Amino acid sequence: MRRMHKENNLTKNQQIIFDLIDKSPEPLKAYSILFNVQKKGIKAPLQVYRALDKLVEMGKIHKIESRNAFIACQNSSCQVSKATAFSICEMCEKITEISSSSLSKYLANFKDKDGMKYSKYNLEFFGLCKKCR
Amino acid sequence: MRRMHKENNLTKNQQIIFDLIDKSPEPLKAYSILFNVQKKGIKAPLQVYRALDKLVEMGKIHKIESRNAFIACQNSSCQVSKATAFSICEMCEKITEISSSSLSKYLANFKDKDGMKYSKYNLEFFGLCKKCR
DNA sequence: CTTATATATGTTATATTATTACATATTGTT
DNA sequence: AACAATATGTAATAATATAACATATATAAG
Ligand SMILES: [Zn+2]
Ligand SMILES: [Zn+2]
Ligand SMILES: [Zn+2]
Ligand SMILES: [Zn+2]
Repeated sequence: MRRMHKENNLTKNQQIIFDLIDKSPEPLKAYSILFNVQKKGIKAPLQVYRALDKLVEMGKIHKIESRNAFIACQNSSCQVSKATAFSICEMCEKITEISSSSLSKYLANFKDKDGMKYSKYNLEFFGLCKKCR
Repeated sequence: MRRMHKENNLTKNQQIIFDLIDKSPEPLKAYSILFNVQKKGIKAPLQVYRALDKLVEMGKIHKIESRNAFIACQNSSCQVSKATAFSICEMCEKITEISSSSLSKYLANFKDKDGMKYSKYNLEFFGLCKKCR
């Protein structure tokens, strides 16, 4: 009926939920997603959270931790790295994924006091976007 | 009876909750805080959340967004900047505030595509701590 | 000291976000 | 066909956070 993870395709629920997030101009919250996919037969929170978990795992979407909201990946490398950076406008809540190779290089090479490096991180910048300034 | 914000002292509830967080070896969650301060007369979630909000605002504590938990500031400059960085062990959940002037300088000077700078940010690094490696 | 204003507290109820537990179905593999 | 792994369905509940309203306390001004 449909193809599975070996080819990295999405399952039915994952596809429905990814499509919704991907076409949304703004990050979506889990229960707002639930409300929007009920006509497609997804009725329970857990169905949404399970799909979200997998999509995050695959790097197709990211969670904006400070907002409990989900956004489609706007880069190409996140599937591998789980290294994410966003700018968040505190006025209008516009959220953009930052793709800066110098930033990602700097952070991937950053060493803490113990000399430890971290390939996985999440950075959220806060300020005012172009429009709101 | 007690002194107020002009001298930046804490109110009764703020002090109780700050003391608890400050002496905790690990970040605390709101309802765990609530449970621990009920003997001191703080009975409702809202009392905890209000104190937490103020303490975060003052820079005395920080919220670990990916964990919904609160940790006392381990630096000295956070009261001003709201620019925070943490390392999180995914094995044992040990969380440490990073104080690296090169990191904070790099991030404070980082410009996005639109040339925008951000003095406020939150960075969470994930990996394994010394013990767990 | 009195009044006004702002800030903090107390209390109940409720909203929002996320997971546990268990049953069933589907997929990919042998 | 049989098996194991993954995905789905469903109900109940746990965990996190806020709204609304009443009261109290603290600082500032007159
Ligand atoms: Zn991405
Ligand atoms: Zn804006
Ligand atoms: Zn700090
Ligand atoms: Zn560890």
